[in-house]
Amino acid sequence: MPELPEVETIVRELNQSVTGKSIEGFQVINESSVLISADTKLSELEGQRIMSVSRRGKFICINLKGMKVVVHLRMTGRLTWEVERDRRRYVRAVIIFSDRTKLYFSDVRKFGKIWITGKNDYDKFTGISKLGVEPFDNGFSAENLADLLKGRKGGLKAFLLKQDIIAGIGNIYADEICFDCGLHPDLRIEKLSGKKVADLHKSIVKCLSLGIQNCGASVSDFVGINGNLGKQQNYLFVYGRKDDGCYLCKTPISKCVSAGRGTHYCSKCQKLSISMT
DNA sequence: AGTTATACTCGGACGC
DNA sequence: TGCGTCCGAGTATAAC
Repeated sequence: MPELPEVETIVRELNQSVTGKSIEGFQVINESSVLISADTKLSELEGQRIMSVSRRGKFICINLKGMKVVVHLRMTGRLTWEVERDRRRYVRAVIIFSDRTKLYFSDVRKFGKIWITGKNDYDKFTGISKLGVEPFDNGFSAENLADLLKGRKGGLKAFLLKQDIIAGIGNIYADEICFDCGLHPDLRIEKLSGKKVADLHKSIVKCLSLGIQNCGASVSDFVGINGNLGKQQNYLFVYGRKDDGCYLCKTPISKCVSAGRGTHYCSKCQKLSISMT
């Protein structure tokens, strides 16, 4: 499941290989996978040169002059230069470049989306305007996190997954962040002390940074644009490790449902209550 | 207003 | 072999 580190990996790869190319055509294979805003047309993509590729939360933004192509991979989406034979039937759209190379958008579940937008209304049309703070923005400090938590209630994992508060965290990294700061996913956020908020902030930045350093976690469908696997799946402490021993205390990792999602945690290392120390 | 629950997208995996 | 049911990430919407 592509989350911030996986999307960042793809964006970096795209920036290296796709910037400067010109679009010759855009092929829609599955109608529901491609959304075109009212202020533009598919044909306006023709001849457009790619200025840069950027990321906002889990969105990939291919920046053109006066237009943007925005991609969200959701669960099973991929953006790749080539598609293996048994995946070809899941190709939903193709960007064709003037140098004859093609970038394929494939997606088994059809949850992923590509938005073709004018520059002015792209953030509303895609939903990017509703996103919260970027974890790697200078503005995202422990104090900032404390402000975001202020007045809110609910479970910690549910909070971490809210894209309109902090953008980019998904199921894998939410579990890893909770483990890293020793907090239970169902811990009520209104009980977090100042020190624990600082710990949580540190864990968010640390876990996402590690994911980026290791080029993402290839746990289900994620691959880079050349089909390369990430490495972060080899360094996960709890996600996908149900019944395996905790690396810190050897207790079997538990699995429950938190915030409606399959959730992994160590019942010994992650506390549901906070001691006053 | 903010939180929680449910529905929705879709096709693969699983069980009978 | 076939069919029905469940599952999942993220989001939208409804309900509380």
